[in-house]
Amino acid sequence: MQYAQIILPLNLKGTFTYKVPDELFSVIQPGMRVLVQFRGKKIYTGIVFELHNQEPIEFIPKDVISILDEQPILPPEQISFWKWLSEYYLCNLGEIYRFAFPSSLKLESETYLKLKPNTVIEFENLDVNEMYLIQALEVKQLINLTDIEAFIPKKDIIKTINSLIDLQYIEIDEKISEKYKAKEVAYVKINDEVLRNQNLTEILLKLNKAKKQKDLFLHILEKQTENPDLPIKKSQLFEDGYFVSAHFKSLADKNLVEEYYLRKDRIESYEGEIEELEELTETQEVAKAEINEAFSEGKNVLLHGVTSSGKTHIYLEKIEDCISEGKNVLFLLPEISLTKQITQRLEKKYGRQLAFYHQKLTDFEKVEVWRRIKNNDIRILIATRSSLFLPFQNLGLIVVDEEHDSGYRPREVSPYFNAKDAALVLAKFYDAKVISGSATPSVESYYSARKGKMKYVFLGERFGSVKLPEFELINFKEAQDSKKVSGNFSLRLIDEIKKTLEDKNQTIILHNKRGYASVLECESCGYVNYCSNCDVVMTYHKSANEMKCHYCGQRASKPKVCPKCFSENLNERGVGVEQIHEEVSKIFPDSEVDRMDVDSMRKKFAYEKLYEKIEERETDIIVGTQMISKGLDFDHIELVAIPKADSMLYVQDFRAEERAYQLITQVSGRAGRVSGEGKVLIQTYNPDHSVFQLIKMNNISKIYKYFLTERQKFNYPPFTKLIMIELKHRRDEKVNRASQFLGSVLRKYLPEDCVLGPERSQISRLNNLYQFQILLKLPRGKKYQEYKSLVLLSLKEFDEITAYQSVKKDVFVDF
DNA sequence: AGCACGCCGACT
DNA sequence: GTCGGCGTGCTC
Repeated sequence: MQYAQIILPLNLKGTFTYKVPDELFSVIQPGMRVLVQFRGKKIYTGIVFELHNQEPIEFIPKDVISILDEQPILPPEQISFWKWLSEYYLCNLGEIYRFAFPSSLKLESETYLKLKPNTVIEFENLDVNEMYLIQALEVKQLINLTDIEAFIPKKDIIKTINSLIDLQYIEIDEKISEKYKAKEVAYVKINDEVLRNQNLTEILLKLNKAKKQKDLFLHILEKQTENPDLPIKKSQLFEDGYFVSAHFKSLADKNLVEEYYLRKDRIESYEGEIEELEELTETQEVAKAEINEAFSEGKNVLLHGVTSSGKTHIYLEKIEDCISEGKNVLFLLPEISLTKQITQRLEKKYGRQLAFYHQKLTDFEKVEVWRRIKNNDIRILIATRSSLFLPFQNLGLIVVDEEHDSGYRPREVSPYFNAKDAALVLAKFYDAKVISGSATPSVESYYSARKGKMKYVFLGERFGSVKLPEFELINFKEAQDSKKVSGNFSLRLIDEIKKTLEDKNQTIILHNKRGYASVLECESCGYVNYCSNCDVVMTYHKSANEMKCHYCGQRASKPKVCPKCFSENLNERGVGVEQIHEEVSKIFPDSEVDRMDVDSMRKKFAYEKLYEKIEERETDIIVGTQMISKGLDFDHIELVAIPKADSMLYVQDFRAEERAYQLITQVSGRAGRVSGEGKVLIQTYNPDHSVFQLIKMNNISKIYKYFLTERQKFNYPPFTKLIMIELKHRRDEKVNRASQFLGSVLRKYLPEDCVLGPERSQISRLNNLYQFQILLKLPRGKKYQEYKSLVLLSLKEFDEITAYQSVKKDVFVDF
């Protein structure tokens, strides 16, 4: 094989042909990384996609400089998967490569390196090249590969860098975004000072007046001396209810104890003992048997289990089955913060054979996981969507937890693929099985399971036969007419919250809108505050006292007077979660009311602190956005209230009702998890709306039947396939013309009723880019392939118009 | 993607 | 007369 098709880490179509020099002939294999030159002197790490003997005629290929791997870094299953992904989602292989690989595995000319802070370097163990590079970095803090070419031979560069990265002397400079929040857990210890200097008897004497504080102090002291290396979890202190956090706080105020935080999601071994799994309940046993049956028939499974039905328990059983057969497991989550119970159990059992993978790891940590997966050192990987590209060996099972979650398909990061669907395909290449699980499966998955493409396994009962919460609809219009309201709350709702407070239980209030008011409007001239980058009004955030654009993140100070007519009367329109929080605090002045949304959780440890507060039952009422539907599994939440439920339904999106159903169901799952006495109050102007009525009846098959009928009526998925094409450009005129042109080309090839638009996107300008979109509704089945190739043809025709090349084009398959 | 090339207006 | 904006073309 004389020629290689190479994938480059650039967003370019297809692969590039390079000549394999004689000396590399016998070594080169698909899936290996190679060093190549591209465009003049630039060096890139590419991946061998295919080898062949066909000499290119239109250009003279360059040589492969060198091979970086002894064994292919990508197994053949992954190469097939990449190929499928790029064809199905109409994205470039280079895009996938960039997304899939950690930076230090794809070094290129523009990669910048720096010394790792606080490292002691042992020079005597370094070779000449390594020494040069370290010295260069001591002089100049940041160096890129092009700079390095000046003093290290091209062929040795990557080797030198890799060896220094391995030694942890240097690292890749990646301006890691500030968003990163490590999941940390609070631990406690006796103040170091106290242990060193002070007289214990004296301290205890002083504490004699506060018995509980003294007990707590002794408790911590005892634990700490018993096993100095085992950190003491703060939450553990309050488990049996004898101590409360106020006791701890008093001790901390006296400087006797202190709390500290440790990162939770680090790859670390666990030394505790392994608990045996509890027996499955009868219902769970049945579900497990059904899964086994499905697997033996070669079918994948959709596990539809109501909230608290113990899906996790079943996953665990199947994970252990898979591992005991000698195969490995990938456990997918929509976001890594949701590790919760599953991790604890698995960490105990598998220790170092368990690892985590997600985009918030440092580059070094990512490479570490890559290496261990490659060496088949990991039995189970808990990870987000980017893990699908890891070089798995012997993969036997993929679990997709919370399969309905939109986190599997973020719209902002390319390549645009749906991880839950891609997981099914990846599993096929590995001959592995998939369990997708959710309490509220997506309509598409439900349909596909009901059609027999997957096995549908239903768990309709909560663990331990605990009853599901009871739903009640409150007619807000009626309440208003009879003057039984206070602000956004009906007296009925206030009454129920009061009752819950009296029983010393907790309430969750869902209001899925950030900020205080969605608009500030001038009373006299109607002026509203638009974002300067986007065609969107800015939201008023009272707690931060500023205006925010929720789309581009821009902030502005709150206007005191109308900038246009100088009127001082600015009306707040549209209720946000901050306002609901304020209202609730006023109605219940003696209760602890906390807010949970992205804005209030931005501060370091904010989430951890609130979590513990709720766990210790210091918080009485939690007001929050959709964030509260995830991960809040507490025993004493008995009431879930949704004061303005209508706002969820009136969103311009054919999935709005499905989303509302999922959100309401997920949040209500927090209520009465132990008592079985949970209550959900939905306040609405439209109590007769089908979605609310169906939720109240809690008849799952009817709900899905309703969704499916609606989808069929309006030709939406799963009855059709959607492709959305979005065009963006700084100049409105240009993108308008471009999208008209693309629309006409598409209509040339496709039937009229398949092409909708072009029309302005819902947000016509975002980040200073004007946006237009075209929606394609294509038939399913065999015809789809045919139609899709026509779409591809149209896109190609569009790409040939040079004038439109500067128009950014995003294609979302299965929109 | 990202970089060089080339064509126009705003400055010393 | 030059600096730098961005539209265009091209990469094995």
